[in-house]
Amino acid sequence: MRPEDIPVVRNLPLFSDMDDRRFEELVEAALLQTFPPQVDLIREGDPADFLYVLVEGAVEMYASHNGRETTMAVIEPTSAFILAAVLNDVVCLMSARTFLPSRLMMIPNEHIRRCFSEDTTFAGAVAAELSKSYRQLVKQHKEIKLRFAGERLANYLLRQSQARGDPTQFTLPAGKGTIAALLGMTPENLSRAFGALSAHGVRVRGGNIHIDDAKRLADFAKPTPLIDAVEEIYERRGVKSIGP
Amino acid sequence: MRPEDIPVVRNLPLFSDMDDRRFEELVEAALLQTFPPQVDLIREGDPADFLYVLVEGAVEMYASHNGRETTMAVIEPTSAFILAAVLNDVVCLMSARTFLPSRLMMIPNEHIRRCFSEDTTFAGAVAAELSKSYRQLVKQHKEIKLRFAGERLANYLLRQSQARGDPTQFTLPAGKGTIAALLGMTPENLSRAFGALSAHGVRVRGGNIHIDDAKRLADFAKPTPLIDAVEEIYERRGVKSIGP
DNA sequence: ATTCCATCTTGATTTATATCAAATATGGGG
DNA sequence: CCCCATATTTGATATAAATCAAGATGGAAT
Repeated sequence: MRPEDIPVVRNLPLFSDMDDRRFEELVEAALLQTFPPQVDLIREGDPADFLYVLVEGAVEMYASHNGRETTMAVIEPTSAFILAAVLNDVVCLMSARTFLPSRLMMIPNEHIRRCFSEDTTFAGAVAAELSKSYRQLVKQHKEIKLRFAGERLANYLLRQSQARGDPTQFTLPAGKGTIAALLGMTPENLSRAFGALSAHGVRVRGGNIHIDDAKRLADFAKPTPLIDAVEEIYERRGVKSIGP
Repeated sequence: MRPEDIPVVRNLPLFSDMDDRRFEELVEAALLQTFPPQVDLIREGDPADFLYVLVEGAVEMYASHNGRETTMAVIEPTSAFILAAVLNDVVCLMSARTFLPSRLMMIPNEHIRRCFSEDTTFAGAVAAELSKSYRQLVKQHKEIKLRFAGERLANYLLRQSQARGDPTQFTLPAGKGTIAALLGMTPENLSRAFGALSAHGVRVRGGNIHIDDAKRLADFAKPTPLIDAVEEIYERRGVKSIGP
């Protein structure tokens, strides 16, 4: 395991408040593995044997049913996934595969669950992480039910341009096929949607997106914080005392 | 506040392991209110001032954007809602309205958050509840992305027939317009989808559904536990000790 | 460079679903 | 019990999106 990876994982909100001893134990028990692209890490329906932490690379969460397949999320460093399944010790609802060469820390199920039941601080951090993920997913669900494909793309581009440094320029975090599935459309449709957005100042070359004028794009996209805001992790602070 | 309501709330997994003193305090601080149908309890974007527990009646969670509106969930007794928003002390992502005369316990934000930070047991129960809700929503999201409208309805009927006592007969928990929005379709389309399901042994009279043969319907619906299983709440037990 | 393969694009068409417009039920007050 | 308002159904049509079928593009390996 690369020693320089440890502090990065340590600094995740999930682990940052945990005491050193306990974190050491987790690291001790964990595997650090490197995978090439296109490796299946998890298959939906399998038991959640590990909590995964993506340290480097990129992972796609996806789901299949009846011959159809869709992307549920694109995960980038540094973040944990399948926490809910691990915690409840149940089967995964989503599959996961690398789509870049990736380095992952894999912490065995029992260790996570033991920490959760023994360590108050960790339990709190878990709740914070879960509520973040939950609200993230509420937004995704609202988006797919309330917006058309073209609007979803436009807002996705605005969110990405915010999340990455430069608001005028960025690179898609995955291939267009994956992005299409993430946004609930076919690749053909994504292509056409990009075409339509050129009328709103979006220029595409390969995976590179240029936005002439975010305001103009927003006029079309109509973003709202109730769908598009990034969920901040809840910092567990004291609550002001109640009553007189 | 009706004294007979208290034990019901007490028995929710969220509160059942909490110690008596603390629960008393929550009850003390809580409001118990009765509302007629069609009352807006929460508007998305508003701060989450209370954790709501539905004791009797029925509540619709919904979301609006750009003149469109959709149903996110139909809540029945006894269950809590907007936990994630309360915990993080942020705005609600969904609106809520009664659609039956309803009795609700409303526990002030600060009390919930104080319990969460002071009471390990409660923090654990919160995490369990959140992971349940999260996985529930993952399933909803998979369903809408991977199934057609008719399949969604068929599987919804199968789930309902399981959840309610009689597998051959049950009543819809809400009007068809609401069910349609919940399943991501228009009322017109729901009507036609019901029509199509008559070929698979589904008989409808008003809100009353009769399923001739669940197996036959399942042949069409192709249910899978990875979308259709009901999430059980995680019972927080000890984890077997690790290593030699 | 050139080939090969995968990805992406474009156009034609089909399918799923929404919308519009009536007609028909349904159910709760008067 | 009747009437009204609302919900649901049905039919006709429009729109969004998927599918099918070629092409074009762009890398990576040779």
